[in-house]
Amino acid sequence: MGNAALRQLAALSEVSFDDLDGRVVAVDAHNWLYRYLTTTVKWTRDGVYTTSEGEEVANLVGIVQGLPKFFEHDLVPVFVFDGGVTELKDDEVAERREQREKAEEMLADAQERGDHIEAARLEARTQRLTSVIQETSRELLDLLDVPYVEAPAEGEAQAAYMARRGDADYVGSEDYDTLLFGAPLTLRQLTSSGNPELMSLDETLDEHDLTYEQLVDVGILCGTDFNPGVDGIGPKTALKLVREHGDLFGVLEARGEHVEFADRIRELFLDPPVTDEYEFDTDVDPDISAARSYVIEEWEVDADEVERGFERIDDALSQTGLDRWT
DNA sequence: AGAAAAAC
DNA sequence: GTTTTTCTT
Repeated sequence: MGNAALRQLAALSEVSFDDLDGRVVAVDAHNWLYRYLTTTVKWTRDGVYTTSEGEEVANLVGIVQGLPKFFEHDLVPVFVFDGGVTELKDDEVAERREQREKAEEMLADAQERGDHIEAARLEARTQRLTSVIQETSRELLDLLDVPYVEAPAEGEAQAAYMARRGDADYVGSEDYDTLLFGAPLTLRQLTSSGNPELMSLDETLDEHDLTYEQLVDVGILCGTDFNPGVDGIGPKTALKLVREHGDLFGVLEARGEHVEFADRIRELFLDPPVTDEYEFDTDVDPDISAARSYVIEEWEVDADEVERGFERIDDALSQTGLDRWT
């Protein structure tokens, strides 16, 4: 994907979980789930998360293992689910389908050869968010009283919108294009073991002396999820050109280049489909035993795989309960 | 996704 | 020095 270039421009700093106490983070659900899905599928045998009817619900394992981190640090997540796919993203969807097909071929090859390690690796890549995964994820979040919001289109755009309105303190995503969606503060690496990384829009703009609109133009020149970017233009050159010519169209004119649907891509970042038809309660009160039986009994997930996660959530809860009285 | 190497 | 490709996990 193209937006690795943004990483070189983004203003990043490390932050401690202690500083996030009581904060609200609008998490890009697809991004977050996908991370746990791939690791779960990669490291555990499939019997653990496959029902007797062959339904794969590795997402439930991922959620139970991933949520304790939020509870333990008193960081309230609001998961934001994607709505319909944007028309422009069709190219990317097609590309992913191609990649998936290729991966499936290689998987079949590996299985034929009896190469189980390679097969397991490839299987992670072919994983996708099925409708069962979409539904069971929401149901488990309901039981755990963890809030979530449905985005009309891009989850990232909706999350950024909520952060701009002040309904969330941060956006949670690994993707750098939350900057282009105007997220003031983004938390990265919420899934990994170390400290989170904070990405600041204002600092990024200050650092390079750009307006927000100009940053979007720089992004489009380097390439985004919605366009391939201009050949031979990376972050440094894009920055220089936009400063020189003011905006994307100035650059394109001066260079005699074209970016297909440039104005629509711009709109997608500057004014994406979002909704303010949402509400959520940050006072989270999970029904752990109901969640446990949902995962273990209803969806036949191995107890060993999730017991630890439920315990951690339980512990974190009684811990904060004590805090309130001391 | 990130690092390193190659190409420009 | 910057961008693109390739390798590795």
